[in-house]
Amino acid sequence: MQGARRAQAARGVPLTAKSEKTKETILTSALALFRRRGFEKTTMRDVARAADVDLGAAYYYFPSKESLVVAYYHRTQEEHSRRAREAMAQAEDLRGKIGAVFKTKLEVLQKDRKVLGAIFKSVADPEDPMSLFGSAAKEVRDESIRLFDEALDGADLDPPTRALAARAFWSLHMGVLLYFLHDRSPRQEKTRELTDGALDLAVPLLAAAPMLSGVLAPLAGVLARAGLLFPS
Amino acid sequence: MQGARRAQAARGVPLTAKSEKTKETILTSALALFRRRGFEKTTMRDVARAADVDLGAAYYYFPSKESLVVAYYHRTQEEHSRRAREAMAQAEDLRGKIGAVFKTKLEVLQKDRKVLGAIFKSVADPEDPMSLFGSAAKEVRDESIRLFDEALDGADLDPPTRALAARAFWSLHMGVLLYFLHDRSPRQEKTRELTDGALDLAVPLLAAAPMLSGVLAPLAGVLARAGLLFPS
DNA sequence: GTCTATAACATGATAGAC
DNA sequence: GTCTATCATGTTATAGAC
Repeated sequence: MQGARRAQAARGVPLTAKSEKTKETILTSALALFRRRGFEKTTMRDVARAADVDLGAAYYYFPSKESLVVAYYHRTQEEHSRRAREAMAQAEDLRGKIGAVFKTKLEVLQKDRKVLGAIFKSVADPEDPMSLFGSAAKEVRDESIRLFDEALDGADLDPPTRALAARAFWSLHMGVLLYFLHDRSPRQEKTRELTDGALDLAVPLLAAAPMLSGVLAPLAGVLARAGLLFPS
Repeated sequence: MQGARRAQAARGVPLTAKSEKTKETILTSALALFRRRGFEKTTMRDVARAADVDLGAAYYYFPSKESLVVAYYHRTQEEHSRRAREAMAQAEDLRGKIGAVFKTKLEVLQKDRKVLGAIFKSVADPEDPMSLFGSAAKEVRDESIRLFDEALDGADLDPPTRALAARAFWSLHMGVLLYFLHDRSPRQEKTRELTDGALDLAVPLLAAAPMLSGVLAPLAGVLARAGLLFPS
């Protein structure tokens, strides 16, 4: 397990139709097992067996167990983007648009709370390129932030404040997901209530942003220069 | 590694001076290695070797690698409590007191950023009793929240709002630690700037809390009933 | 009760033969 | 590309010394 030194998210393996199919089979099998039994309790041998390939083949396509999660992460983001934009188009006001991004995210992840845990684990390791905050996930993260930025279209914010607000909502959404992961209420209704409460509180604050620019500007500066937790 | 099923944080082993000493040696050696090489790259065999005991002895005192981190977590909280209260006593106003809790926390953890990562990993697993949000850490977490509650002594808040505010600051402090963990600036100065900015923004909001009680009350209700992310 | 010694197991990961 | 060893490590188990 000195595995902190694996290569990248996924190798450049596609090209032939056959390998593409094998890869897909492995990923699909893995996700099914992760959903059913969780990430930890699913072994790479289980995955290989379910996909009817050898252990070595699984590692050929996915250089680490975590890279399967990264693949899932990409796939999920695509679905969220699609559904969030659909929902935003239906929304009437700012609150509705931002709420739509949150709501669709929870819908997309509803079945995958056990996989979510694996994603959050990576948060802890700054060395890990697969971290949510790391390079391998940058594309996905940027796209995720972009959704919040689009939701802010209706708000009357100057560019830096808007960028800051989008990142703030993204951070809030991370917190909500963490809560979601731990939420044992029936259909994670508590998370929905929490989200509504938090947005009722946060969205009106946007109107006050212009008056707060004295404090916001330096904060935005730090965050921009840091480029880590809140990357551009 | 079906290790999600280990027992508790630490066995009831103390009693004799000798065993106490051995246990202490193991913990100290482990922490030194974690600090130097990080949690992942330190093996239990390394720890045992450094402490000059057998692998079996290490497992005799610490039923899992993670339990070493839990022990560290307890120890660190004690130090933080002491230093935070000292610093709060010196502080003049509300902002100063809350800032003191944040500042001393970063000081205490300055050398231990690599160990921090291991703590955050546990956040992901709701099953894990060692999770930051789990039962094993409840005492430490409650004490940590209590510090923020004490810092709010000067604020004029009704009890439920104050409880909510203390938890909100605790959550913010978790976010700051996550940033801290990733912060590669010289002495993690960025984290300090971020903290100052965030507090300049958040503390004045406390004055507005009474006017916001309409939104805050239901939010507090959800959080109170959830008892998970924001436990009582 | 406090360890040492030793072996073994499950699993993530890798190297090298084919 | 694929499969077969093989490794490293967390963890468990056993036997027994003091």
